[in-house]
Amino acid sequence: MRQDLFRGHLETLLLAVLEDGPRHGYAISQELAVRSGGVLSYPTGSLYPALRRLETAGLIQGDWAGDSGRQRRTYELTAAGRRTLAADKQDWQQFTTAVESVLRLA
Amino acid sequence: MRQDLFRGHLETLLLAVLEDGPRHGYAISQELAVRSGGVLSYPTGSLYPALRRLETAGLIQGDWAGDSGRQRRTYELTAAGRRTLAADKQDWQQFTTAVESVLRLA
DNA sequence: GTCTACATGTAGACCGCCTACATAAGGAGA
DNA sequence: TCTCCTTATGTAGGCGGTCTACATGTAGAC
Repeated sequence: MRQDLFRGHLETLLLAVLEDGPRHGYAISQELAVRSGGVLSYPTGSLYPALRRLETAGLIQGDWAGDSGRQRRTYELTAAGRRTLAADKQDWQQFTTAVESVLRLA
Repeated sequence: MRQDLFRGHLETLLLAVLEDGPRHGYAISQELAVRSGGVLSYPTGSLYPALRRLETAGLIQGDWAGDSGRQRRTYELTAAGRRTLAADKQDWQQFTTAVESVLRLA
């Protein structure tokens, strides 16, 4: 399906995956695909910049986990991130309600 | 709420409003606001270019309704527009299902 | 005669995401 | 050990839909 429907929702989705606990980028990407039944898949060129934006915004905190030589940056939600996620979920409800009443699906 | 959530959905919303019958741009805009309970409102700089894109794509057909001196371009769905709208509705269901399973709302 | 609502449109810029590319380590199999 | 796939992260440049700001004109109310 059209991938561009997800525009504007990536950061919310990332926060939601991290709600279950710390994860690194690649794992987040895989979990997005699994949880969505294979519908959601973001290219790395979208994923990693988005994680950096969230970190810069103080919504997640990243840490280089140095397990052997392999580089892995593990992220976890901050308090601000949890608040933003909660607000995003409310926005989502409003959003779908509005669209579905226009589409006559509600 | 964040207006940018609606990115990528404008054209579908426009088709949905026209499903009820022909309308001109300004009326479409108002009906979007009413049907969505005031949540949805697009500036004219978004609305009119979008209508032209839909017309160029053959999904709607426009006609200058010359009622007195006032200029009004009335649009109606084409057969292709109806097909696209139906497909968009299906996409919407998939989209919300995917997002809600990630957000743990489903 | 002025103000608000009606009605449509263009120009330019913004910005989130995509495409394409770049890098490198770990593990499996030949 | 050589190769290949998976794991893992990232940058550069561009696209495109939307927004902001501006521009234009009519109809009706007060």
